[in-house]
Amino acid sequence: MGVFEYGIVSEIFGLKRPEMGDQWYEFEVASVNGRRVRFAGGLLLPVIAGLEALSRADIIVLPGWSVTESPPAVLIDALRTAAARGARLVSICTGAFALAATGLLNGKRATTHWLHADALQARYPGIRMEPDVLYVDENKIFTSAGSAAGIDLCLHIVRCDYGAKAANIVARRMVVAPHREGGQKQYVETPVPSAYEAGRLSNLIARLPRRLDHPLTIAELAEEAGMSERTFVRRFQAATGMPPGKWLIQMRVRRARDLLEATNATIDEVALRCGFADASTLRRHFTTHVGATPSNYRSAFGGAR
DNA sequence: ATAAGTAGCCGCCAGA
DNA sequence: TCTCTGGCGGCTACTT
Repeated sequence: MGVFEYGIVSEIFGLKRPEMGDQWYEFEVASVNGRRVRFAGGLLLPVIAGLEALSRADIIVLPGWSVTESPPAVLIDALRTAAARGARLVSICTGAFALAATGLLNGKRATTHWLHADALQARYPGIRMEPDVLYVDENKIFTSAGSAAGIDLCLHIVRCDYGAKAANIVARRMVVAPHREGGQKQYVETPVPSAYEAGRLSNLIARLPRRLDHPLTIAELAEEAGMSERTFVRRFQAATGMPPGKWLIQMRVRRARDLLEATNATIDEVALRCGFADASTLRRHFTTHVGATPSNYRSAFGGAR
C-alpha cells in the first residue's frame, strides 16, 4: 500500500482543525490484526486499533489493497456489518479491490485507478465500472481513482457533511484546487501541450469563470478561439476532459453553490449571477449535480452570514 | 408535466 | 502514411 493514499486520509480527516469547531471528524487507524503496517517504500506505521474499530466508525476508508490477494474473511465481515449499520465505505485507488470483495459493489457504479480498472472489472463483473472518472458517489459507497483523486473524494465527503465552505477551507490549507467534480476524467490524453499553453484556448478557458454571468454560446467561443466549432469542442474536451457546454454548467452550479452559502441573494438573483436564464433552469441543473434543491441546500449549509 | 423548437455533441469522412 | 481540421447529419439534452 502506498503511503500517499494513507496520507490523504490522515491529512483531511485526522488533522486537528480547531477552526472547524468541535464537531469535526474523529480519526483512528486500524489494521486487520491490529499490528503495524508496512508501506511500499518501507515506512512503518504503528497501528493502534484492530477491526473492532470498524464497529464504531461512521466512515471507513480503505486507502489501498492488494490487487491480487483477497481480503481475509474477518475484514469482509466487518465491512459488511458496518455497511448494514449505515456506515459509509470509502476506497481510494486499489482499496476498491477490498470493497469489491464484500459484494457490496455489485450492481453499483464504482471506479479505481485506471491501471487496474480492467482487472477489477474482470474479477467482479457485477460492478458497473466507470474507469474514466475521478470518483463515484453511490450513496454510502464511495470509490475513487488513483492517488490524488482520493483528495477530491475526501473533499467531496467533507462538502457533503459540512458544506462547500468547509471543504474550501480544508482545500486551501492543503493548497489544492478546491473542487474537481467526480465526473472529471482521470487523465487528459493530451496533457496540456505547450501548443495550448501558448494558444488562445487555455487563455480563453482561464478567463471563462469571470464571464459566467454572461450568456455564452459555443459558436461565440469558437470564434474567439479562432477555430471552427467542431475543432473548438474537440480541443476543449482534450484540455478539460469534458465538452464546453457541460463544463459551463458545472462551473455555474459550483458558483451557485458558493452564492447560496455566502449570500442572501434570492434564488432568482443567484440564477442570473451564475448565467442561468432563470430560477427554474438553475433548479434543474442544481438538483441533478448536487442532489438537493437550491433552497434546501441553503438551509442546510449556508444562508446569511 | 408535456411538447416543440433549439443548441450541443459526436461519429464519420474528405481534404490539408 | 499519419495527424489535424472542419463540414455534415443525426441523436441527445436543454430551453421555453
